[in-house]
Amino acid sequence: MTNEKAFGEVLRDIRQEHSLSQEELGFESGYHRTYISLLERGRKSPSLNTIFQLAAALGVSPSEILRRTEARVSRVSRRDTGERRKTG
Amino acid sequence: MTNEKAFGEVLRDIRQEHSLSQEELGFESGYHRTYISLLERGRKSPSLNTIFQLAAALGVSPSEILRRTEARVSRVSRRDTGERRKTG
DNA sequence: TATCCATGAATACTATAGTCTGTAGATTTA
DNA sequence: TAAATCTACAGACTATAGTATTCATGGATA
Repeated sequence: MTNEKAFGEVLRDIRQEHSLSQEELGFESGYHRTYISLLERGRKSPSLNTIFQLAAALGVSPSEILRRTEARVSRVSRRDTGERRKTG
Repeated sequence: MTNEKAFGEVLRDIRQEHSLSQEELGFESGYHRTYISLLERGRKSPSLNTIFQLAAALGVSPSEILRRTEARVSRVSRRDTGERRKTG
């Protein structure tokens, strides 16, 4: 479980808790809907500013998002979670 | 007070609490010493991975760093804190 | 069918994160 | 003086964050 993957899952969870589509969250936070998709799939590592923007749009604190992210990372760490890259 | 500036101040505080130079923190975290300097001065917005790496090197949780960052942002927000650049 | 909505995903692009090198000032130590 | 350490800062560079477009798929609805 990479940090990005955990973050993405947390982001998706919170977004769905708020019944928002990726496009709606994108609009609220000021980011492109395809980028929200990339984040949720753990393909990008958001910057500090992006974390703050997303948190504000979702009505949660940035530290709370990271707290949930950390919890998810450690919960499944030291186990094969399919984390490795496609080949190399 | 921008997010980056608050983050930078927190980063510097924690680094100094641990009696580390920028170069030492750079070595421990795997980032360039000049980049640590840029972060502490609020000139760059670190990515999620960078926040995790720095936190690990400093022995604190990423969420704790953000918690302190949020506190600093809100404590001085809505006031002129001399945030502007030296001249322009 | 057909249309709408939500999402994944590929591609190509622009903006910025992060590297590397070097210069300079302040501080400490000899 | 000199040499070492720490940091700010500039410039040029490479890697990646984030944008924009497009197509494909699947679920819901008429």
